[in-house]
Amino acid sequence: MDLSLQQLKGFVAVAEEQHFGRAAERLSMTQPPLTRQIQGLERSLAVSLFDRTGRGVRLTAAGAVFLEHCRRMLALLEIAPEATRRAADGQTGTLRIAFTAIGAYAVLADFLTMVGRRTPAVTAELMELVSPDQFEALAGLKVDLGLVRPPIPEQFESLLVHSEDLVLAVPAGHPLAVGDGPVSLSEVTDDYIGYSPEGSRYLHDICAAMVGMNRYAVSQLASQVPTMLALVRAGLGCALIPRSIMAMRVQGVSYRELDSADAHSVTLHACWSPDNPNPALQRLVESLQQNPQLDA
Amino acid sequence: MDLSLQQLKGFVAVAEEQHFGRAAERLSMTQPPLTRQIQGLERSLAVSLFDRTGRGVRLTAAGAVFLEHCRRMLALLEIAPEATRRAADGQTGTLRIAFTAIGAYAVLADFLTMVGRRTPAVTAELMELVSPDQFEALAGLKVDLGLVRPPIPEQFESLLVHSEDLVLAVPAGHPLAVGDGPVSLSEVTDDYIGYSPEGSRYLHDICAAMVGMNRYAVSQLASQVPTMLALVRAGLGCALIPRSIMAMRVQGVSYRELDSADAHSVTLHACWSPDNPNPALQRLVESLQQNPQLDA
DNA sequence: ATCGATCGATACCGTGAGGGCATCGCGTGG
DNA sequence: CCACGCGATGCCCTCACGGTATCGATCGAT
Repeated sequence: MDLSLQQLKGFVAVAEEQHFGRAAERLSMTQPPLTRQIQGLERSLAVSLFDRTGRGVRLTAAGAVFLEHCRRMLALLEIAPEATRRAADGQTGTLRIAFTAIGAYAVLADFLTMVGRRTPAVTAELMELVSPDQFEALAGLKVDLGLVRPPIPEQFESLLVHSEDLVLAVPAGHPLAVGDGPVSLSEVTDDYIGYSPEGSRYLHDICAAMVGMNRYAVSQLASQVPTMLALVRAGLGCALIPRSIMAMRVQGVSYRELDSADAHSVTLHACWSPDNPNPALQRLVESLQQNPQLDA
Repeated sequence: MDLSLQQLKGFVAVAEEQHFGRAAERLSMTQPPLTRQIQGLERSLAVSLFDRTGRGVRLTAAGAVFLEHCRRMLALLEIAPEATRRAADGQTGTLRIAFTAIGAYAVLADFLTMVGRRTPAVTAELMELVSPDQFEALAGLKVDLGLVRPPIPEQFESLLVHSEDLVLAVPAGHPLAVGDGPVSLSEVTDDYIGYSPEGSRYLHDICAAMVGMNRYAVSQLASQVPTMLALVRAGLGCALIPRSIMAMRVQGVSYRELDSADAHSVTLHACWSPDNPNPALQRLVESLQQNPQLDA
């Protein structure tokens, strides 16, 4: 093994002091072993680093070059432990965050802002995944945090991030497309476009309960909201969609609010594995437990 | 003393192999001391770098950060010896080159080109100094190479870089200002502007010999050629200047060539101290001794 | 020229950090 | 439940490295 850090530190000290005795004192050691350190260094580099002029020593040109390298290395060595500790307690690091297409419209921006406030030096890595894939990624530690809809498997911890009610999306030519006030689900006489029980189990179940299983299952099924809007637009039926999607203005689709009697809220949760060792996640979770206000 | 290079290398090996046994093998050692190295590392950092999962190990987030730092350090460590050796044999480094104002016009560009060809990765640092200051700087190792005029003190080595003859500079209104062919020094009836015997000993002596000491000493003395041209322009007399200065077109000054009988060449030499330990200089000198052709 | 001071190099000795061998504890897979 | 694999631990030994004493050379002062 050639080149030890002690040799490098010794070399830097001698180079700066231009004097073995003073350098040894600075290093809290005596001069002879320091001399040997430098000799060993020069031997393993096969290069003279100092001109011994009887009266003190002077760096050679090669020594000056080596000194620069040593300074860079020692500077890195200096900051490495602190940087590592910051990463260990989650002050720095990377959070891999997954989200659903729906979540992206409603809350992703605010959520990222909140994360940025709580863990300022942490980098967020984003990935769009449907909820089932998110749970798999969370379990496999491919992702640190997911924005998902219920039901959330018991193995995960979660926090309610957003709650909103459902509104009715109707095709442009539909009788309910004109008008302004709330409508009742009983006014909808034609088919619903339903959520896929596999891809969007949560919305499927809620909507099925709202309109009655018998009427709900008759039309197309879709798992992603943009697909549903396309189907509504094509006149295939009405759909129940989260209110925040209204911000997504789609040509040929009108929205109507529901009677308070029929209104039903759907939720979006931040979700993580308690086994996840990512300190940045742990720090964020800790912060959330102390103050669950999302705008704090 | 915390953190040894062995620990860092051991850590990188384990991080890359995700396995203490294989890492130890790669490092040509056995597993137990490697385990202790990592333990010591984690203890001095006060950070867990690996998750021990019974089945192999996995880097923590902090470990990943530390790994990056280690890689950077070890990469520096890898290249440092080679860079130092290159500096030691003069392949890289800095050459501090001094030149006179005169030299700058005539040969500096070609000279730097030649240096660049012979020592491609060497940086040149330039400085304008009059010849006596150059010798002092060369002796004090403040400068590696000087472009000077004779006489050159015996302690230095030198190489003829440029030789040119002198031409006559006359004021615009002077009788000799018109005409094209060579003139004889005997046609000059008025005063000469002479070189200072201190600042430009060489040119002073040559010019004095050319025109005769008695006639030479009568007018102004200047040490720098631009000053002389200003004096000529002011009509204070004629001057003998190196031919290369003709390239410097000065309003109100005309140049006449001298009869071959009167022509006299002046030389410029590259000059260095044989004691100078700068390897870049040594390499250049070596190259010059093998092939003194300046355009090679 | 000589002597003394200063500074780096060398000789020798002792200790402890670090590596090897043997073994343990534990978690996993057959 | 057993056997295997892997990291952790205990013990021993060696040698690398630091300390003390001293040498040798160079430079400055007398």
